[in-house]
Order: sequence, then C-alpha cells, then structure tokens
Amino acid sequence: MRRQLNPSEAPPTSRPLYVQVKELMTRRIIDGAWTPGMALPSEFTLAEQFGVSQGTVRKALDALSGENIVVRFQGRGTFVAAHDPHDTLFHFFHLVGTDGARPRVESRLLSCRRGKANREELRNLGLPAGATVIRIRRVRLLDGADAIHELISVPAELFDDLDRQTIPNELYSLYQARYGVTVSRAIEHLRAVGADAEDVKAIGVDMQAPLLEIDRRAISLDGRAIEWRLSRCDTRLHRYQSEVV
Amino acid sequence: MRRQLNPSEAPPTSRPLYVQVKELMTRRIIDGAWTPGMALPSEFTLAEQFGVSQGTVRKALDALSGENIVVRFQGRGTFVAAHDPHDTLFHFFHLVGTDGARPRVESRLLSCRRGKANREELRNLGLPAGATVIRIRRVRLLDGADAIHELISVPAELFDDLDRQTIPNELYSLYQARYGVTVSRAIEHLRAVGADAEDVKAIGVDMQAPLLEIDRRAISLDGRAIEWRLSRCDTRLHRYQSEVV
DNA sequence: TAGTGGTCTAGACCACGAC
DNA sequence: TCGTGGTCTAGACCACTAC
Repeated sequence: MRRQLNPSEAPPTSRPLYVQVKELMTRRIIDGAWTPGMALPSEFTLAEQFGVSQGTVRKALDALSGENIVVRFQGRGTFVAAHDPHDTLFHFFHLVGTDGARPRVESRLLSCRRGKANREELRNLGLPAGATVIRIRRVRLLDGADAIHELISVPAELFDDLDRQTIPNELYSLYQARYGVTVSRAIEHLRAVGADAEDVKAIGVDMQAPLLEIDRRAISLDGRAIEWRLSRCDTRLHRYQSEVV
Repeated sequence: MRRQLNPSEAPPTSRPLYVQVKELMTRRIIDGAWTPGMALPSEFTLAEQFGVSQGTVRKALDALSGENIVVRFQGRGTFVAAHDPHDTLFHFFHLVGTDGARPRVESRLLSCRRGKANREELRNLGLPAGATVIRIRRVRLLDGADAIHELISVPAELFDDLDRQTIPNELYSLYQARYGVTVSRAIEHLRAVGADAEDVKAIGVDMQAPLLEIDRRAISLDGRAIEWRLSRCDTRLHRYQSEVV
C-alpha cells in the first residue's frame, strides 16, 4: 500500500504522493484559503507542511503550473494564477485576424436578465429543474466592427447579483474577483450556421449569411460547468485558431 | 556557463541538459536512427550513452512523451510513437456527432494529380517559387453520409510517388511509413463559408449552405510544413470539438 | 526472476529577483 | 546578500511486464 497523506479520507485507490499534494493545494485555492495573486509558501516550507520532500512538492507545483492554476517565477516565488482581464480574454478567445494578429475586442451589452432555465441550459450547466439563470446578450466588436452575437447563461445561484453589475468586456475576471469562481478550462463545439433574424439585428449581417457558432461550456476549478456561452461569429475578417499537438 | 553535451555545435545560449538530451533523441528519430514502433534503450542505458544521470534522461523522455513523440509503458519500455491509422485519425480529426460520439469516417477519392504550386500553396508550405505539389481532392463520409469536401496539397519533393499510390483514408500513417515524414502537430484556422459549386457537386449540399471550413497546416517533427489541407464540412450533424485548458 | 518505468528522497549547485 | 525557483545527481523502493 502506497503512503497516504490523509488516511482518514483516503480514496479507494492509492495515488502518488505528488498527486495528493496537488489536490490538497487545489483544494486550498477552491476554498479560498489561497486567493488569486497570493504568493504560496516556498517549496521547502510546503514540503515541511505536507510532510513530503521538496522534490515531491515541486512535481505537484509543476503540474499545477501546467494547468495554469499557479504561475512560477524564478527568484520571486509561486503565485495563485490571477485572471488578468487582458490575458484571460485571449486565453479563451481564439479568433484572430486574417494576418494572425489578435484583434481589439470590445462589447456592447444588449440585455442582462434573470429567468427560469430552459432545457438546454439545465443540461449544459448541470442544474436541477426549476433553477434560475442569468442571461447576458451582447455584441462583440473586433477591431471596431460588430462581429459576434453572444448569448451567455450562468446559474443565478453562483452569481447572485450579476444582473445588477456593470458587465465588463472580460467576464471571467469578474467571476473570479467578485464571486470567487475560477474558470480553469472550457469545452467548445463549433459549427457553421446561417444568420437568423436576431443575428441580423445584432451584428448587421445578411439573413442566412454563414456564421461560425461557438458553443462553450466553461468549467471551474472544482469541475462544475459554470457558464454556457453561444457565440455566433462573422468570420469574413477573422478566423478561429486552434493548435493540435 | 552551463554544461554542454556537444561543445562544438553549442548554440549561443546554453540550455538545460535535459533539453539537449531531448533534442538529441528527437534528432535520432528525425534521422531515422530510431524508427516508429522501435523500443528505445532503457533510461539507464541512455543516461550512460549521453553521459548524464538517469533523472535527466527521464525528464527528457517525459517531455517527449508529453509531445506524443514517444510512448512509455511501465514494465515494458519506451517506444517511438507509431502512427496507428485509427489513433492518428482521431488525434487530428475533431468532428464529433451531436451526441459527442466519434463518427465512422470513410473517404471517396475524387482526384490526385501533380501540378505547379500556386501562391497560396507556396506560402502555406513554405516552398520556393516553381515548386511542384501533389493535390488530392476527396469527399469524406461521416457515419456513411457525404459530409466533407477536402483539398490536400503536399510538396512533391517530399512525397515523390504519392500520386501513384492508393490513397488511404488516413494519410499520416502513409506519410510516416512510406516517406519517413512524421506529422507532430497541426495549426488549424476555422471559419464559416457558403458552399460553392464544387462543394455542391462533391457533397450534395445546397448552394451557399453554411459550411465549416478548416484550414490546416501539418508540421513535421523537424518543424517544416508538410501538408496544407482545406476541409469544408457540413456541420448539420457534427461539431468541431476543442478543449481549452 | 529479471528488467522496465514510476515514485520519492536528499543534497548540491545555478540563475534570478528583491533588498 | 539572501531567498526563490530551476537543474542535476545518486540512490532507494515500488509496480508492472515478460520470460
């Protein structure tokens, strides 16, 4: 039997020490004991706290760093990743200009209301029937021109007063700063669709013009789906870029 | 000054030992000294050969493993990644059914000819003016139905007799097995377009029907662009799936 | 049983940033 | 100058595979 850090709550299968350390540290971030931007204790201090060697802590930190949960700087220390609006925007925003350059992105709010979740929202957000969501509808401008018609749904339970906030261009920093919810990854499904009447009104394309629809579920650090977003994009001047390794 | 494995050809900036070991091993694969499917020497043997510790070799192998260049099995050994047709297909093929399931993929060849590279092909493949390319045009079927109109261009210099081969459903295994060219990553640009007359003839969609266009440049182990592929996809029954971490 | 990769430890030195 | 993370080594033990 492999060594366990917390025998009391040990899972049925034993996992490597560094994985356990990684999970304990992730838990501290989820629970808010370590907050975004905060400096973590040094590797040696953590090793002492967890009762493992410095090399094991390092392996855990390297894993967290690979998932963008912490950032490390030689000579300075290790910090909980903070969602800087600009960096976060482009971490999850994959449209680039025809020349490959990042566009300037702005937003124009169309509406922000709460309502009873429909079937798709229940499924995409993993909510119980009858749950309330907050819906944001907006237009996003790329390099100054209307280009994306965006529909966002989030559970009202997690973001209680979001409908009374000023909606910023980059939402994930707000989710983190005001509601303590960190988006760690996202699953996107893309398809081509014809513009509908709403799209025509929102971004001024022709009826049935080909649009790239991005269906995104954003997942938080603890694995819950915390946002569902539908972005319908005019791709005459921009492309969705994806690198496959 | 950091220790260098090959002082004679040392680059201006010194890099970590494990990076140098990784590059030496990658070079052995590119040069064909280690071929796909072959078992590498054990970590201790490699450490002795390179004159470094086993831990350093391990770090290099872990990096190669992370890039899918080698695969490791506890108790069996480390092997050069071989492009198994089925696995490779889905490594680079991101269309899934509406339910998230992998579709059955087949191909119907329309044409395969050589010709003088046009301007776009020169740019996308990094070829000198006047270079010859081999062009493949085909339809791909998802779950039995015509769904993708695909145009593929590769440098004739690298794939000399490709136009006299039977074109398989999964090309990258052929590139590797017959021409010694391993695709290690790809860069894709997606946009929505309206079906043109060629698309209509090829996959039977309506004129101007919205299609998802995937523009892919495949990059080989040594960093050269070795294939340019344009896939125009009917996304009424399938989605392009992308996970952002 | 022998050999492989996977984990864990302990300790050394280096590169970098803050002071 | 000190403390941080980054690299490198050496050695121990474990888990798995093949024989």
